[in-house]
Amino acid sequence: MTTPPRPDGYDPRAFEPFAVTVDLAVLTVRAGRLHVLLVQRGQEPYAGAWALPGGFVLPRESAGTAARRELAEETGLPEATVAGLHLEQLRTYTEPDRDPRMRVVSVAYTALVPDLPEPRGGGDAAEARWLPYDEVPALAFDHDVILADARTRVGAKLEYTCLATAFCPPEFTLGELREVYETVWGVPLDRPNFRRKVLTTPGFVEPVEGPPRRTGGRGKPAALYRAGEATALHPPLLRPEGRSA
Amino acid sequence: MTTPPRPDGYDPRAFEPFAVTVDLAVLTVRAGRLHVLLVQRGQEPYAGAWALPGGFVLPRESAGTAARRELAEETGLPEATVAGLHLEQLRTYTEPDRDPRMRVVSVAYTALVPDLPEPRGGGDAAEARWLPYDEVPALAFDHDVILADARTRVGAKLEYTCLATAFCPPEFTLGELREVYETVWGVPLDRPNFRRKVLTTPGFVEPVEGPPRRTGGRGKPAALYRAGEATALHPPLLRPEGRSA
DNA sequence: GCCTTTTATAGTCAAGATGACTCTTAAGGA
DNA sequence: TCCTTAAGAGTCATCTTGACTATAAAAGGC
Repeated sequence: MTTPPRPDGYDPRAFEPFAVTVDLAVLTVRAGRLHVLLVQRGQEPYAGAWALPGGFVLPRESAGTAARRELAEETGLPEATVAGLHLEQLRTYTEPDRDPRMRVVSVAYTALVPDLPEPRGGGDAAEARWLPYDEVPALAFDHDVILADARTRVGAKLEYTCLATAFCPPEFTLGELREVYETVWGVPLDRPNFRRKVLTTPGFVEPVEGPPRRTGGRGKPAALYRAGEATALHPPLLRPEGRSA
Repeated sequence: MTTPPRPDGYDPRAFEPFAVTVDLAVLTVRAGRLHVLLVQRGQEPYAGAWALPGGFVLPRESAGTAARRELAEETGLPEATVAGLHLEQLRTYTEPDRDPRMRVVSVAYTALVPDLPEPRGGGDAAEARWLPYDEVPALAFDHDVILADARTRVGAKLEYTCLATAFCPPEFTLGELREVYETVWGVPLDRPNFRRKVLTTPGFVEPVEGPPRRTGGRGKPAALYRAGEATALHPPLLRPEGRSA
């Protein structure tokens, strides 16, 4: 790192200050559709518009800490639950005019969560709600771009990581896991082939002991699995035809 | 995005300001070894220590623009060359105490470049130099972490993207391309298998017209190739045994 | 020139992984 | 009881890999 234009007698206030925020693209699969957690802004700019949850990074916290704090505030989830969630830095958005008030750079995070209860619009948000991904209206700031980037990233990561289990509850069936892939990728997968791939990948999932089985309504009851130790998928589970970018 | 603690009568100066910098992990393959572009700091903090090139983001530029500007300044490359380089946002580092002077968040970028001429230590750097990756001393700030993250990311991206060509000059032989993989991954690859994989992946490389062949010293002259249109590798070119993380 | 070394390029072959299917089992609902 | 739905077992051909062998074309030493 080099030094600022006039580094001698360094004075932080000599520079036009930047504000740093975090924005969260919190995704889940609910009823076979990809959903996003959105909040309705209570004040200007973009008052009344929907936006990704997020907020300012406090002076003594890291962006990751801020992200978890904001997520807990906006969803009303207990800290313990939020602490265990899969949170991943997506990208940082730095266009000079992305916020009309001042120079704000935003560190965006992606969170993959199981189907959670409806959020209570806490914090500064007028309202918080899960919206189906393809019914999301135009969002405040550059949040459309962030959300699109998050979706692309998640789709790609499903191919070569075990991340899909993050969308599932602690115990899940292979059918539920397959639904995650089908929903995020938007393509149907062959059931037996999917099953074979998941079960032969060491550490992807591990069976839950005992005879417990879950009947998901109709059909033969399915065995339950837990997420395994592995994080990467080798070889990967590639999407059918779509050559991903 | 929610609003700051006391958003009414918003005043940017009311918050302890953050500074925003960019840091660049510029990697190249030279003589079969991975090299990194480092600069020696001219002043405190960490005066005399080696660090990644980078610098402050100016008030009216994006981080990406700042990264290219700093890269041009520190390496002395013409703007046109820098404009064509593969620059990719790596991650943003936000630990509160990563800079002893003040709160600085840094957006890190990774650049993959062909074997470039020795840099002239321009800008604020006392000296700029290519250092072999495994001879890099302890770096200033958290740059060791950034550099390690960059290496991990690049290693992984070689598997499922066509990024390796970014390490090569405009025209290159398959031997040179293979050397990139072997150097970054640190494992030898089977020559015929590598060749088959690269040539059967549509759009990875395209042959250079005519009879031009390059003799790289000894051995049979090799045909020349150019980078193709493709960006992704489907299916990927996985590292031999190392199950990547 | 001749021989050795080095690297490119052409094949071969078996094992592994994948895609497309079929068939059976075990529930729920009409 | 019969039909529908989804789980789970298994088959088979094709595609991709990893491991190897063989040949071609240069440079260097003698």
